Amino acid sequence: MTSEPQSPARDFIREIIDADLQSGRVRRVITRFPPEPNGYLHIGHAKSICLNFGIAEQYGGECHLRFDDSNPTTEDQEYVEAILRDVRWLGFDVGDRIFYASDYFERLYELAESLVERGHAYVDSSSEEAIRAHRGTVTEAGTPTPHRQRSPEESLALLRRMRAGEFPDGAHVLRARIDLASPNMKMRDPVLYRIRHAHHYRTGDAWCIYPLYDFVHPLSDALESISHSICTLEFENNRELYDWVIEHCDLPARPRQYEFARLNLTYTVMSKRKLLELVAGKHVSGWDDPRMPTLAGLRRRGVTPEALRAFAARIGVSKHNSVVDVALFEHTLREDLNLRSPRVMCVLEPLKITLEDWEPGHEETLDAPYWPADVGKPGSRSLPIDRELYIERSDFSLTPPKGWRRLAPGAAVRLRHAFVIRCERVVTDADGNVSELVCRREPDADADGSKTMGTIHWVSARRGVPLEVRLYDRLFESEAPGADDSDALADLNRESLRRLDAIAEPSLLDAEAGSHWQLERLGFFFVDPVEAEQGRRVLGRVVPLKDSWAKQTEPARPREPGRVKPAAAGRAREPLSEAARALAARHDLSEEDARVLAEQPELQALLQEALTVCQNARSVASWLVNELPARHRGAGAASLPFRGDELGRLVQMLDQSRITAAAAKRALAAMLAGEGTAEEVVRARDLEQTSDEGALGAWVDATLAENADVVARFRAGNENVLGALLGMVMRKAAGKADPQRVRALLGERLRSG
RNA sequence: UCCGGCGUCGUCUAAAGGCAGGACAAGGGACUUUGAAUCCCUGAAUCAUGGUUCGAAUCCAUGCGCCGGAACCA
Repeated sequence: MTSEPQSPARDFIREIIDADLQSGRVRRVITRFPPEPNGYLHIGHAKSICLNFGIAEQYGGECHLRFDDSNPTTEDQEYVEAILRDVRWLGFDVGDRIFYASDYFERLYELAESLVERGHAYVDSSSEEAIRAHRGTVTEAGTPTPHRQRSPEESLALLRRMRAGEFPDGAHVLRARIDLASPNMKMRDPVLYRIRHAHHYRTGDAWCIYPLYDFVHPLSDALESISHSICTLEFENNRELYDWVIEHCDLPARPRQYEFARLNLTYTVMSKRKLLELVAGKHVSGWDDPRMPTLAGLRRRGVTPEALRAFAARIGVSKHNSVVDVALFEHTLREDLNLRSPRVMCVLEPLKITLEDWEPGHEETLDAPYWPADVGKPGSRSLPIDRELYIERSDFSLTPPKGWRRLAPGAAVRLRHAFVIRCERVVTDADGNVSELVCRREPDADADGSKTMGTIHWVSARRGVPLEVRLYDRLFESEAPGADDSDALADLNRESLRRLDAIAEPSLLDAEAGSHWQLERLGFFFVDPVEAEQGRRVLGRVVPLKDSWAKQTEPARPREPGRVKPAAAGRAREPLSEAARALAARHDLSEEDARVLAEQPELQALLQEALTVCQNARSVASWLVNELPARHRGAGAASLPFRGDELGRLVQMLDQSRITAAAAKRALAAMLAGEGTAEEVVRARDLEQTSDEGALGAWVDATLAENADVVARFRAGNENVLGALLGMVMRKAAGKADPQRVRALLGERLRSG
């Protein structure tokens, strides 16, 4: 209904999935959302849920909700239920696709035994500290503990006794035998199982050894035939281990892990630990405090699942570490709430006014529409009005600033849904504070016909009803609370909650728990469902209205300085190495190319081979360095489907102007795809440069004719589009045209026509 | 310091060698019985330096910056 994405989102993960589907690597897309049941879900999880369930929906696959519950000491059924509630509330049907890693414990254990049997894992009886010490540091390799030598038989026996409960916590662990010298610390014989004599909320006391994440996760994925295991960036280092585990176990499927950037929002915290601090320290009323970024909090705040999903779609998915401006979230919220919130009036901080020309005791009833014209929904309520009213204290000023459109001594203002009044007298109390205004009704327009611009909200003093209103603000004062290792709590916004005894129009008496309202000029509000359970009617503000007046008046929520752009750092380059200098001298190479070739013997070998057929070493080197890697991504020279001499032949053709550089690139791509020798590829694809001036002209004319709009832009002064037109001609010519001649021709036609 | 990842308007995100686009935020205007909504307009970016190319945000090199990694947590 509201702002769902129009077309399915495109992001790098979906591109990978498209490619996998097309190549046939994957037939059915299965994703998973794997929360650990040890805390509450927050808006960052919502991003992940929308991604995983959204992909499943979009590709006609499925998404498993899997509880990653392999740590008995922190997990609890309470969290399982809260998570389930949150996911369903977000609008995703988990159906019967609810899984528990703990259901796989037996199978996992079998796989662990088989790893031990094949020598890929061993039982280490060192202390935790010793293992840590032997792991080395990021710059120094680890060293084996004495137990790394243990035979499979011995380890297996120990592992079985571990399972049987013969040892106390910490006596032994099961470790993978991988590589203690790996530059990736995760690969330095990671621990797979530890002993924990602890009660698990699901498996009870059936186990006293529990597997660790890096073992559980890939295997759970494989057991469930997950096709794409999507996690956040901090697991990038775990992927190598993920792949190792899958390769070394006998599994029915081969899932792959991809990482995306988790959501960060300005003025809030997202980590479980910090959230827990807020709750435990009683800085908020609980996990569902409306100021919390938890789904429970947002739900109670009055944020709708639709708005959350629209937000997730809007922020996109990438690998950039990013912080989304909370203003974007608020915008999405307003967009959603605008269409579902009837408008009513409520005065937060009342100032009494008396209409001196209104007969005392007389009351009238106005019929006021719930919706503004542009929303255009039907429905209205009656609004009582009489001699004494309340208006917002902030809608009156004794000394109005320039541009003030509200009440002031002698000024006129329109009462929403009623009439225009003018302030005749100001009554002050003993302390000199304004205590009341005396006003008179006025005709709709001034004598000169100009309409009264300002409109304020009001409530009948006699018929208004008292109501508790809560105004929420961001929990933290700074954009990045707790940045640079400071304590986030120090940034806490002491005024993030204001409770007000407001006076509302009587129709609000019927407001149901969990209903949305717009209090005109104040914001979107939600009848707090948790308070309602206790029999209290509390209206909490979901988000204020945009207020361009306030922005003018107090343009100051101090904006923190943006990221500092790294300084231009032109440090002197390393001098050419001896080898590179020799190489450059021998073949007359550019310094740049020599530098690269000097460090890559396999490229040098290719160069030597190429030189047997092509004398232009400079050209060959340039192709070796600049073009080959771009088209032969990731793979080394060894996996090339052709030898250096073939590259030499290609460069030779280019050198002799038989083909253009564009054609040579196409040819190279074809050769890399194994389509044949340089000669074969050029012939098969008809890549020889055309010398036919007429053909060139025809391509140019056709392109110009087909792209009148682009031509118009060029003539309007956008010379950049010449490149675009050139590109189109080149494509039409399939690379056979000389770009410089095309450019000249293009310029000629464009300027003469 | 080693390994991995990432550098595009203030923010988020597009552009698969060819017109650097969109949204939020900002500024201005129109309209207005919400200083809302809506509509229009403006300003605003490819980390730096070299190289390859007719043409580079995109390919190559070097440098710089930011994030993550040495739990028997996930």
